[in-house]
Amino acid sequence: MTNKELADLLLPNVGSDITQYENKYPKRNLKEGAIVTRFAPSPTGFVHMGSLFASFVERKAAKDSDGVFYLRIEDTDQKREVENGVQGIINDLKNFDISIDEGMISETEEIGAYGPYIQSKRKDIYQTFVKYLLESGKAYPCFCSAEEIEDIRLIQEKRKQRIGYYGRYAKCRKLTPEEIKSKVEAGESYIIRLKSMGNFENKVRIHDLIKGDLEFPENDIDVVIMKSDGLPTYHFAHLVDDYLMRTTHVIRGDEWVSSLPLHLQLFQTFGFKLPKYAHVSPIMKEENGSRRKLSKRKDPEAAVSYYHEKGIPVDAVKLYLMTLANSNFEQWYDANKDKTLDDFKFDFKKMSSSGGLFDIEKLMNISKNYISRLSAVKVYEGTINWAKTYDKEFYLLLEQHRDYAISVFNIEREQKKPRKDFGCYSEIKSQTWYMFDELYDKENKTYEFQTINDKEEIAEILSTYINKYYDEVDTKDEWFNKMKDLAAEFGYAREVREYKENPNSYKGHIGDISLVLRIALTTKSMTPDLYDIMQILGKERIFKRYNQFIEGNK
RNA sequence: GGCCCGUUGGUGAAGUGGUUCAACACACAUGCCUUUCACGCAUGCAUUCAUGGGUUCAAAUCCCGUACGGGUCACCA
Repeated sequence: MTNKELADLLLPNVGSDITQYENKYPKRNLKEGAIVTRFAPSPTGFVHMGSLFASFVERKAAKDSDGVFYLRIEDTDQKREVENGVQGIINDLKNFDISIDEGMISETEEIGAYGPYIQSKRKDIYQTFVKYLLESGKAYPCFCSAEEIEDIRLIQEKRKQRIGYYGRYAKCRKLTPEEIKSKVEAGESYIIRLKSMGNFENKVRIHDLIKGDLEFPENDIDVVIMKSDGLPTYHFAHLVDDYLMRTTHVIRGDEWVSSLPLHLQLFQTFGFKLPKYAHVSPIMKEENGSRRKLSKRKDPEAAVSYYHEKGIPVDAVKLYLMTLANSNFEQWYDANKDKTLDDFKFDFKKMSSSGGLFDIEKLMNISKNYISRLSAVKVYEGTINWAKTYDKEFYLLLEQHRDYAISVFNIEREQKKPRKDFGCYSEIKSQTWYMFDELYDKENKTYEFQTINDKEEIAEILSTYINKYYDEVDTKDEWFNKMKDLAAEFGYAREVREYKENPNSYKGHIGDISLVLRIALTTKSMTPDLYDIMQILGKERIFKRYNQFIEGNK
């Protein structure tokens, strides 16, 4: 029995002509140095922070070089199937503005000339490649049961030998064609293994764009390339897909580093050019003094939807990812404030070879700075966009009072040193609620009074202010001078300095008085500029709130 | 256990033999400014680069050992 006959017995319904596919998916016609990358997740329904990071890097590397970035779905494991799992991934990428040039664009649709981009639809292609290997005697069927494999492992452990299906432990490798034939005809289930020609004593060197030069023993394990359900394993799909889709740079998580010798061997077996590899370190999380991989089960911030819910601007997240990816980005961005992320050239060499800690504080800082540079209109748009899905009440309010809300968001903004108190869109309501009567009126108010605490004195200050001093047409200077007059009238220093020089001559200083006016108006001791707030609130509301306070404390 | 990788301050890190080599940023602390807070400004925060040894006139930077951390060893990706 020849190899050809054996291959026909095992895979009767497919051909073994791999050149048809090589011709169907020719080398891409791109400019010199263009990078073709891919994001290849399992259809689990959502993107993990680590994957988002990798896909961000992939997108960036492709874009910088006028290359191609595509989305391939790796669904060769049916046990992992999740309903609408593809759509979830597409949505997450879309939410973070990571666009694809080719690949899946919905649960069933795709774009691009190198598809199908979902592995379950590529079965024939994989099997053709498997059959080709079978015919050339470089692969063989294996009938070992899970128990037999387990037994081999036990023996190897006892003998303190390497674990795996290799050398003399690869018993199915020695099966004669006749034995194979009778097993197949008896209906025994089998898988296909690579007949490894590697020698563990030999070393192979592989260059990784991030990790540098790596040295491993050659692979000598007869790994499974096709499972009993006829679908390929990850390794084999990687070979076939990345070759046929003409991927130039395989950028993936560094859990794949250790299978590099296998992948090298696979490409060599077919005589295909090895793609360049870049293994991205996982994003870590600190917990109880030790670090571990960010886990989607334990860490809410691992799910990409978390940032969407919090209302951290997409661009801020990308800025953060870029600082994680290339440590020199931060300084570059600081020195080139007018430029954007797109102007920055990504460099593999600047990527950290060990896993960095995910620092949410840093992210929030970036977000805070980012929002502070936005125009009031942009802040309005971002906030209402966020509120639309996460805070209906606020959304309606913002929709109803568009111009008013913009003027609120514009306080101490659009100036040289803008205010930085909005960390993300979800925080904005809690920082501005008192500017909206609808929210203010229903709030169960607790006033944060400090040095001046006596309700009677406060009521007196308020009524004096509205009866004697307040005038809505005052300029800021006029307004402030009146505040000083008010302070003096109640025995408080007009200037903080005066008070500091003679603390015994005064009950306090101007700051104490303005604090009273601020708190009685907003309930909060920490607010933006009081004059601006009063201007926006207007006379009617100010009087109403002060009178309410006076009445309530009689 | 085998194989591979890594270890610079609270955090992200710059720096791969010698002109301040421990930059920069976040966080933290103090002070100044200021009608509050925030902003801004100023100052402080690793005498030392996991550790032991070696090479060298000279090492965070090169070599070896040790410790610790991570990854991987599936018909999962």
